[in-house]
Amino acid sequence: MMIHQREDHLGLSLSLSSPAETHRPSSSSSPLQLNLAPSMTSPPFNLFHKKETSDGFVLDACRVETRSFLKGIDVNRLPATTVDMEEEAGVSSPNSTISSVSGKRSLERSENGHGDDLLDCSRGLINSDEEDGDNSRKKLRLSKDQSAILEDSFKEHNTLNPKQKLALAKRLGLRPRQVEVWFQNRRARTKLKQTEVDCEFLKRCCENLTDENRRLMKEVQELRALKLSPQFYMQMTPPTTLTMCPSCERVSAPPSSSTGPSSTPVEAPRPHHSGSSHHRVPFNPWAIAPAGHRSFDAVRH
DNA sequence: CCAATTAGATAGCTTACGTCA
DNA sequence: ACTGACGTAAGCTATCTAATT
Repeated sequence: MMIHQREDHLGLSLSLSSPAETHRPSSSSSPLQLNLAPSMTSPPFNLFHKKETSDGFVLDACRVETRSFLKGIDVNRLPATTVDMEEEAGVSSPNSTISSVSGKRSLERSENGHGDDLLDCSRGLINSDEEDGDNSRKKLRLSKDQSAILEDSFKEHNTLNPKQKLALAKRLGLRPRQVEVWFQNRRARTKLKQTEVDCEFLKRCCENLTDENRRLMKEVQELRALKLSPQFYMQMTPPTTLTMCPSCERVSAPPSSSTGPSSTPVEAPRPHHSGSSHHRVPFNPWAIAPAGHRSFDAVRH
């Protein structure tokens, strides 16, 4: 019964694509398919984007629901008279009534929906604990409704002005300070999640670049080996079979050449000049002086 | 308000133990 | 008496998150 997944908690998904693939987002075969939609629609490192899917919120609410709040029992609800009396209590969480139930999973696990009585029992005990003046920090759990309302509010604006804070606190039956803290923590969670997403994105980018670099290095190595290989000279078509147009400097094989290395001309034998309008001069692709740039370019084409 | 941290709550897993066929 | 399947409870760990500093 694993309801939540850490990755989905904030409703963020990853969508990565290499630069070469950005023009075809529909490609599903790419190994780099993370769905980074939220951050990609905003500046790359905008940590406080608000574009979150509702899934995360639903999950969150479900988890809260399955964890501790059963059958609509709102253990955090303040008595009406204590709302807005923010600073009076010395206890950090006067609303909490289910603390110290931890470790007693028998109450929660075996019930399968029939354990409310037991929970209520334990709550009664805990309430009496609180009345003992226990100073230990108690922690409330927000109810499903409270969480949903807070999430909705966060979706609209991830910060609160004092007026909004008060209104929300009143609506939720929480102290304004609790609402404030919730928003702070919520922002922190969003930021953390976005950081994770960004980190993953950069990691993938780095991997891509490393692969690309490795590939290019290998290619360079092969080309160098090719250039230095005497055998290659032997297999090469005699330089005289390659011709270059002096005007456009394009190289092509004579029309008669057929197979073998010479059949793969340095440049595709596409007609660049009409018939005999250009002169052909012998061309040795390996005798290019300045760094052989031309030959590399030619080979590549 | 943010960042870092603390600590309570809870889910999942493992293990030991008892019961029963 | 022994064995394997099954259920239960307790301990432990990881994670989430309210609250504090």
